[in-house]
Amino acid sequence: MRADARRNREKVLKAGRKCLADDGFDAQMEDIARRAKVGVGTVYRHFPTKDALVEALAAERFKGLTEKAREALDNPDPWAGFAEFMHYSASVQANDRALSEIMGARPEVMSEAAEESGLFEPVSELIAKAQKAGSLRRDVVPEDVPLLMCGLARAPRRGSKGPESNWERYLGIVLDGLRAPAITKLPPPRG
Amino acid sequence: MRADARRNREKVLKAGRKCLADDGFDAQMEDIARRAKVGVGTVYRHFPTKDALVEALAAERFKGLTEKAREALDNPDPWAGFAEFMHYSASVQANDRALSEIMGARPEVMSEAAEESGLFEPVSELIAKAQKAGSLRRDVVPEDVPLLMCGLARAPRRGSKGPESNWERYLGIVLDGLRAPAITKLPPPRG
DNA sequence: ACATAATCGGAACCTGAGTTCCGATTCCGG
DNA sequence: CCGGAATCGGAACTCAGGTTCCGATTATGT
Repeated sequence: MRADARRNREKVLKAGRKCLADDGFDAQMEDIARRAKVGVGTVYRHFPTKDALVEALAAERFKGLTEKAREALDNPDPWAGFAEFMHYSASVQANDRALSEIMGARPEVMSEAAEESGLFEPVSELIAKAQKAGSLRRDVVPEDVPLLMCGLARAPRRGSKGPESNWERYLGIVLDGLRAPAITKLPPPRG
Repeated sequence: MRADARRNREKVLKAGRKCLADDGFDAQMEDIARRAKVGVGTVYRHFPTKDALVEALAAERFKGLTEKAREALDNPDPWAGFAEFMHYSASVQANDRALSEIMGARPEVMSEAAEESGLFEPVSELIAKAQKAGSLRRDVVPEDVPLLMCGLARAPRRGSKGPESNWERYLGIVLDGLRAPAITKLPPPRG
């Protein structure tokens, strides 16, 4: 691949990260091109479609999540490890509108990216460890995490400017709801 | 107003409820017209704009919420009253995609509808009562309710068919997170 | 029943945003 | 340094979906 091509590809990715984080899926290809100081044609040469670009960037983010989940497994306190991962996930989503939209409204994209990045396994372990330690309620399953995450990411975005959001309040409440012992009985998971 | 006009208005509202509940804001005016067995022109005579229709229907829903909140105040058990309201709100949103989108992504519309319907007052009372009774954590404020609600409504919609959703699991977790005593300390609310 | 005016229906219009296309430009091997 | 191929840029195209418009239709007062 020619040198300028690779350079432009990077510029597109960088611009895409910023625009998608700010405006979510509504971000416009022209804006991305402009920010990358590149023509739209160039964007399309590297990513045949807007979806393709979005998915490529989503994959990046999921890789980051997986890494963080593995890292959190090293935390000697199982509950702290679990909470650490939840906090990281929430903050990532709070700063990336596109990611939270995918979590909330594109199950296919999400489950594929999760698959690809191997996110499921370390998250399951985090949960199992915390449950075994008696700090996480017994009736949560790994599938609940995206469920909770999605809410975490979406709720906060009142208006759209800056990270003046309440996601940390939200996370605090959810974390307390996840602690053992459970009080409210949950219906069995479906899906 | 002529008799047929009023009749058509009702048909449009009914069709709008159904289409918006199913497809959210993406519902198309043509679909609504078709379902109402009416031309698009007729829809536009009654509601000058898609937004106007959406807002009219949102107002309906908020009226229902307000009513339910007042009703829940009669519950002799303050916590049960609060939970009853939360459960009702969540189920309404789980069955109305447009409503949950408004809650999640249109603060202006939401706060206006909430204002209009007088929702804030009974909700504040519900919270105050449950806190006084010692069953609801002290650090929640009325503004947290939409925050939580939004998540409740959004997370569940994996795929888009039917109410095969997990919102009740979600609600159960959040309710436990709202119980006193709080463990995780929340940052102060902003906004 | 008739005149009049409101209402209806849906084709046509307009706008915004994703995508395509191709002449101009830039890179790289000989 | 040159030729040709890969890459670039952005004007033009396309299509979807909200909105407008107006001749046809239907309700209401006399």
